[in-house]
Amino acid sequence: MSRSARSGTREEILDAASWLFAATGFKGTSLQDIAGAVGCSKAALLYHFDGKDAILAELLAPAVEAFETLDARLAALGDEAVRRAAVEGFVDLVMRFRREVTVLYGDLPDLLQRPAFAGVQEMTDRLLAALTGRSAEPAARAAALLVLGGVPVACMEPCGIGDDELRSALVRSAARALDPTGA
Amino acid sequence: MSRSARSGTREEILDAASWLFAATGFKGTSLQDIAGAVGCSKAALLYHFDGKDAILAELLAPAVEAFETLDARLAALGDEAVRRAAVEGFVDLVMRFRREVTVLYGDLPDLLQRPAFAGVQEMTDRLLAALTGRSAEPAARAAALLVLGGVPVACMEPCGIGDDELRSALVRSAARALDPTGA
DNA sequence: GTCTATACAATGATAGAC
DNA sequence: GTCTATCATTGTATAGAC
Repeated sequence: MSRSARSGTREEILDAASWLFAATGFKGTSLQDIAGAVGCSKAALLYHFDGKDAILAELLAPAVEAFETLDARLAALGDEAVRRAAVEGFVDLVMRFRREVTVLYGDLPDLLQRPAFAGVQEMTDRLLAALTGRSAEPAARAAALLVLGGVPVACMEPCGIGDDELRSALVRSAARALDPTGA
Repeated sequence: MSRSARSGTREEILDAASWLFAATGFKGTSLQDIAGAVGCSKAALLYHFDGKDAILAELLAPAVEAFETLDARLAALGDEAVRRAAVEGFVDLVMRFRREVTVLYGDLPDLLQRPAFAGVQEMTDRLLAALTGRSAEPAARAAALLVLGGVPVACMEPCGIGDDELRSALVRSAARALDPTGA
């Protein structure tokens, strides 16, 4: 049945897409999935938006805008104050836009659930426990997650630094992040 | 591996797929892209492999195996030694299998290059500089990358901890990781 | 055993009817 | 303005040539 044309369809699309992107990833969500959740046709989506990318862009616009605000704020600070402000501002930004960040990182859990990775999730959980020294404290777990997510990113980026130097820098920095007796 | 060493097509496929997956992501690489790089047909790929997932599985198998080795080694350690071993073992693992890790995280750079994120890359570079206190030291940059990659991961994982507690734990841990005067 | 040829359902996207 | 009809491309599957 052709459903009556409504003007609230745009918001419905954004809402459904936000949920689906976070749950199954951007590439893992088809226009038909979104259309099915909204209750309209695939082509109807493409009337309201210029494509799948446009839906993503509109969903992430507030997060990008907040990032721009932080960027401008940091630019006005001196070298000694900028680091503390950057740490707190970045943490705040990510926590405030958790849903959007989940969309950005959403394709990784998708990959990890493939048969090729049977057991990897469990090993990762044990690695997390090891990184905390098998502590059950939430703060220790948070630090371990920071290391777990940060080391691969640091290794992927080409940073004009030798492998040995990068390795020792990461080991030292990660050890400090995990140190419960630290500052 | 291959009993009839008449053709090295299998290895050529793995080599091309490894390069393409790292460059454009898993979902962003089509079988036709791989076939084109190898110089064979799409169907020829599917003779050698049971599908796109099977190519990925074989590419990542050595990394998964090394992870299993680390997992077993950590299981034999006591609580006080396990953390240091986990840190070093994890860093070593990720650095040794950089290419494979890049494949796993490969869909994120793909997303970041969309028009929706014009300027985000530059802001991220400035955020990195801020996290180092605008220092040019490679070790400081490595620590900043660790924080940049780790905070989102820590925020995405449900860890049964209040938002305020998680925030302060992350701010403290990230500050320690970035502290150049630390241990 | 290795591969070409062909067909298939589902995807993102477009043109044009109403 | 909204949606039907259609398109090229994707991953996958089968048949059969050498």
